[in-house]
Amino acid sequence: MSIAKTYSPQEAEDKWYAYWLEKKFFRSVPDDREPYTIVMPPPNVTGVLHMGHMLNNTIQDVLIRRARMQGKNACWVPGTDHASIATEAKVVAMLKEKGISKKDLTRTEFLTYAWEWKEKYGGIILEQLKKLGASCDWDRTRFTMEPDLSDAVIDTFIHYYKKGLIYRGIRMVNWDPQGKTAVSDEEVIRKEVNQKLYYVRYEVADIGHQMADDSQPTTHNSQPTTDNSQPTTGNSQPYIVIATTRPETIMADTAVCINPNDERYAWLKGKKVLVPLVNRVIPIIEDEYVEMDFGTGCLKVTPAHDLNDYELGQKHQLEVIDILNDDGTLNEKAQILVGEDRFIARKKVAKLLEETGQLEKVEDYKSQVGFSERTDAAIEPKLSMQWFLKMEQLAKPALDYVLNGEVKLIPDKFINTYRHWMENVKDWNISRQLWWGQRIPAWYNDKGEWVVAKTEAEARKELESQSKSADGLRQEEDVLDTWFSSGLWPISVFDGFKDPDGADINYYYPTNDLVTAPEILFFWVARMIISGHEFRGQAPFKNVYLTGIVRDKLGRKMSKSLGNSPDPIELMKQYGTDGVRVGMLLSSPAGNDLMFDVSYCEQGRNFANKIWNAFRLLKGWEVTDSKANEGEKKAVAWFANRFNEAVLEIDGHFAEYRLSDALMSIYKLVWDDFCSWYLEMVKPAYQQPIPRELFEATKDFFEQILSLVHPFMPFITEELWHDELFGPRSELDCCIVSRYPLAGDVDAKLIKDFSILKHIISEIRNVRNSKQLSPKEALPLAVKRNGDVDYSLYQELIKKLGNVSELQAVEEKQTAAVSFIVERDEFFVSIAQNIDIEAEKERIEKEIAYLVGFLASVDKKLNNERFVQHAKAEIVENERNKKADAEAKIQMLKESLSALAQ
RNA sequence: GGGAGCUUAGCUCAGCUGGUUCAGAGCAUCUGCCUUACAAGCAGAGGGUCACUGGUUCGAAUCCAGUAGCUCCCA
Repeated sequence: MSIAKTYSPQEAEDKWYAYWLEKKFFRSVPDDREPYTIVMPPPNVTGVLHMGHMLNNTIQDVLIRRARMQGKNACWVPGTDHASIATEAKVVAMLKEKGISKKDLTRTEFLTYAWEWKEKYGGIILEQLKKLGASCDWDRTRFTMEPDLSDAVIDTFIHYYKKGLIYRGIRMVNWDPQGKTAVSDEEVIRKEVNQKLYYVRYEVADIGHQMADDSQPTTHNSQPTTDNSQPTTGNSQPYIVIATTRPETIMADTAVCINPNDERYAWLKGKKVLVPLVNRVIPIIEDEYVEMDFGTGCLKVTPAHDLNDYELGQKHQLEVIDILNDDGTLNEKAQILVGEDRFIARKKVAKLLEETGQLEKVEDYKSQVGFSERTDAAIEPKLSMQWFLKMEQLAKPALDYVLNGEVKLIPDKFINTYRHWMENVKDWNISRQLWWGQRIPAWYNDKGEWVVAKTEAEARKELESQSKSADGLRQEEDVLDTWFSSGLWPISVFDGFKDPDGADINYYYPTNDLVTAPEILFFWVARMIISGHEFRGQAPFKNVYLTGIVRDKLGRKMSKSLGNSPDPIELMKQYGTDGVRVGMLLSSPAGNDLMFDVSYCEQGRNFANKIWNAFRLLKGWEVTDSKANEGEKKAVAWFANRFNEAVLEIDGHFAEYRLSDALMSIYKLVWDDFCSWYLEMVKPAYQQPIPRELFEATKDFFEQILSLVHPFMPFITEELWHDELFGPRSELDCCIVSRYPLAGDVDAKLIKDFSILKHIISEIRNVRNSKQLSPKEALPLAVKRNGDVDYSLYQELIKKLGNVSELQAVEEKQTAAVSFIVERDEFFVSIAQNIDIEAEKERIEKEIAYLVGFLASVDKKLNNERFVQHAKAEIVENERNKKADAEAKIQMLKESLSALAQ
């Protein structure tokens, strides 16, 4: 039965994925085998598959499939995280469409909607992962907000609280006015934005007697507008000019800061100025923090609305005036424009300033502004009451795991980055002002006194024991940061909190490899290591493989807004899943960003097609009982050795997590060694049968290749594995669980002989090509042997692949022939047409010239006494060999030249 | 502003502690082929001052210093 000319992936993919599921090949339960475990970085439950996931999960799948085939008990745990803010935003949007506002719902009602949404739309991404062939144990799918995992989170909070590591405090946080919650630094995306720099006049309150004689206040007209080197008077009052991008915050100003070294402002020291529009009196303070060159060198200080200003405010004990509501509108403390949105207020303030003559000028200005990753609202630095986890003490052991190599980061350049962060760690803001998430287990009475307890009953008891009232008992409104639960992931997915001595956690923990993105090295990886140490006394994994960012071929990060990201699902439809997997990995060394281009997928698809067609060749063969010839037997022996050599190489690459190199080794083994050389060697002439022993050997090779390729290209390999060519298979005899090839011994001499052989054949083909002879034309070849290769062993192969009519051993040079040298042997190809003696001479002379140059450089080294003295003996020896080699070749070529001259 | 990293062929990248003919691979390009497994292919070929400058060394893509350009992280 013949098969199609090209491989069509779609059908094979659906069929085999379903089969694998049905036969439970992905399922893992503890047994006495060695475990190999990966926990999937849980994607956001609202997420859809993008190229980053595609890369990340393909890598995990390659690792897990290989381990499974190596006989390990491979367990890949999938799941999603609840993504507080993203999910809440989705649910709020959904409710809005239904005409429901979150404000009108109770917490319980809202959460009911949220769970409904999650059940209905959440976790699409897990279904999409199946398309790429992910061989996860789906029975183990977890979700960070399911009861057991939530319990783990609450218990962990209480655990840390009891250790005195959790506290409340007012801090400057990244506030998302649209999501109305604090967000973490990694959820803030900085973008360069075109803004305006407003130059605003602040009147000096008391200029009075301090004026020196020679520094009279000058009039507005006589000075450059932004030169504050001397007091400037407008309508008679002196003023200074301050540049700001945020005029709407001036009502919250509590000081103006100058650099103490700035002579231009020496006269200002100790004075006070008036805040424009509201005329509040604020002091001039001095701090070297102010850059004299930036703007006017005068800085307005707004502690409530800027992180740096806040720190400055702390240092100088300034008042903090917060003029913004949670939704980004101005509150009554602003005194003016109360209720206006901050951006509208900005324009209105500018207008008011202009009307009062206090707006000096406006310039265009580019600056970095933070935006919420989830809602895209401009982040507002905001002071608020938050919960914090003290990090310093926790970070120390987590750093040590990495520094002493118990946890390996791959590539290791990230160790520095990790160290830098862990040594400068700041306390972690763990509270979020949301409903979707684990609610902080803190309880307040009506006096605002509070305790931490898992349940309301325990809270009452606790208050009682502290002789405090439990009247008006209510739970903290905030939930915990999602990372707080994903930080427990490698333990909680194995029920390590609920059942700390359970079979699962004892067997699977610590896991082997974690595959994730470098940007969450701190936010997630570090926190998992912290939790692992805290609760299990062991790091949660041994290796962390950090993938690069998928970029487009212009080097831009792939993003929805740029529209430069292909849909992986579409790509898989177009090129086949195996093709896309290969495409992604071909261009992706560990830790390097990946400049993705669909041409890689095309290459992957072509590779799949190559395998498919190699198979078609085998399948078409008729088998005979006649014997294989010596050359063919050699070919089999060679490929067996070459295969072993490649497996060794591939194992080496895997040991270093160099997946793209491993894949490239496989690619070359299959395409070059197997298809271009081996198959051509054993392939029978058209419509001729193949000797049985050759057929069987080739079939075995093919089967082994399928196993070797399987982790990268699971579908096509499984499809071919089940072809009737391989005879009947039992229902569990599948490529996915076939034995991964083990490297055997390598016969170096045989490998070397074949590389010479390949070289000879290339030379013959080259002769044909350059003389414009048809490949169909058989040519006679003569060899004048000087080396130790026994060509009689290989004559059938040379004849077949080189299309050589006869192979003759000679003692003398042949003149009417094209010659070439391989190693130390000379070869002569007689061609029917006359040899162009001049061209031939020229070619040989060129070769001699090169060798003479080469010899000169070798001689130079050898004649240098210092080289001979200093260099290692083997290196000197090597140079001597090179010299002898070159001299011998030159000799041969010179002889050929003189033979041609006759 | 502080820290980390990168710069090798048209593109994407290898090149470990300096020394095999060390300047490589894949893709792309060019030439010739529809040779019944594969044109998603076959057989060949061309292509690089290893960013720049200096230093160490018998010897530098590799080590050191400086310069330029790019990227990321932190502030």
